[in-house]
Amino acid sequence: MTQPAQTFSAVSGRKILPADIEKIPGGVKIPRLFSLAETLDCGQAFRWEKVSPADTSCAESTLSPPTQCIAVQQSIISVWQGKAFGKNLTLTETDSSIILDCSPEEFSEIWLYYFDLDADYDIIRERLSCLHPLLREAACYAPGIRILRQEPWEALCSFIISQNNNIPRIKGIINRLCENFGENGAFPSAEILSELTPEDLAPIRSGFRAKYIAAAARTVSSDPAFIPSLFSLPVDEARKKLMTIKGVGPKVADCTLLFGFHRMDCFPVDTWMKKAMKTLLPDTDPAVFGCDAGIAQQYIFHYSRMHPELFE
DNA sequence: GTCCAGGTTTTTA
DNA sequence: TAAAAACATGGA
Repeated sequence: MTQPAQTFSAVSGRKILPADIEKIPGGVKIPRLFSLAETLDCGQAFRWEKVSPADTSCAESTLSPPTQCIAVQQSIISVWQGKAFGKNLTLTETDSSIILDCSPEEFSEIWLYYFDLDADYDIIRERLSCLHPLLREAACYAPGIRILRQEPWEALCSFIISQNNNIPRIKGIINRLCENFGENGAFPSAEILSELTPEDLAPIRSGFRAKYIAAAARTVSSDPAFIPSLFSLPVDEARKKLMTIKGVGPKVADCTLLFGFHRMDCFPVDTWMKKAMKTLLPDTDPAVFGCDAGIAQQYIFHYSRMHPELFE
């Protein structure tokens, strides 16, 4: 499988260092330690949007100050916008750097952890590459993926919505959920949603999943220890606890634990992963991935989605 | 009109 | 117990 020639330097997934964090007018600049497209559009999060036009050189006036600042010096690969933990963020990726329009304090307190920049993915990728040739292929195909540390309730609710659904529609439902019920477009809390009936949720057009959203909101909001316990319980017990919620099965539970609790030993198996394991990694027990299972899953999932012809 | 989508629950044999 | 069917919605 050959990749198109790339004009920019290869992304490094290494761990961030204090010296990497550079304050620039209107934001923070770091080396290109991940890929925005690979990380934000690989199916783990649903509220990030690519906003840059195809030809950024024609639209500099519409870009944010830190982006304008670097636009003249380097070619922009892509610009993305989104929010988490109640903060808006615009990210600009160039051939050598990523610029975030936030203060150094906000970067260190929120985004450094959200983007998992204190983990060394180069080492993880090397470990996984030794296990299976296909895993090496998949990991090298999208070396810029990182597993986000999303908010637990948002992850749970998002993956309840994801069941038997397609990604564009999942994004639409979540956007309508935030617009209709979130404060200033934030993801609505479990407390807010626990007051709603499935009928109240009709505007988001989530179909049969509305009753599951309401059930999950009631469970989470009625027990203040429910979410915190899932960070520390043994993973099997955490999975079981999530599955006590109606509408949460093994796949939604594993996605919630991986993307909302950073439980990296989880290996969510959906329709793509069933096909991929059968066709590309036969006779491979995901248990061999150990504490790298979560990122292994994401490499395989993304690689499979980008190569549907492998399953025809 | 039919099929399918990052599944789970309910029904049926 | 295991295999179907049902579940809402909307794009292909």
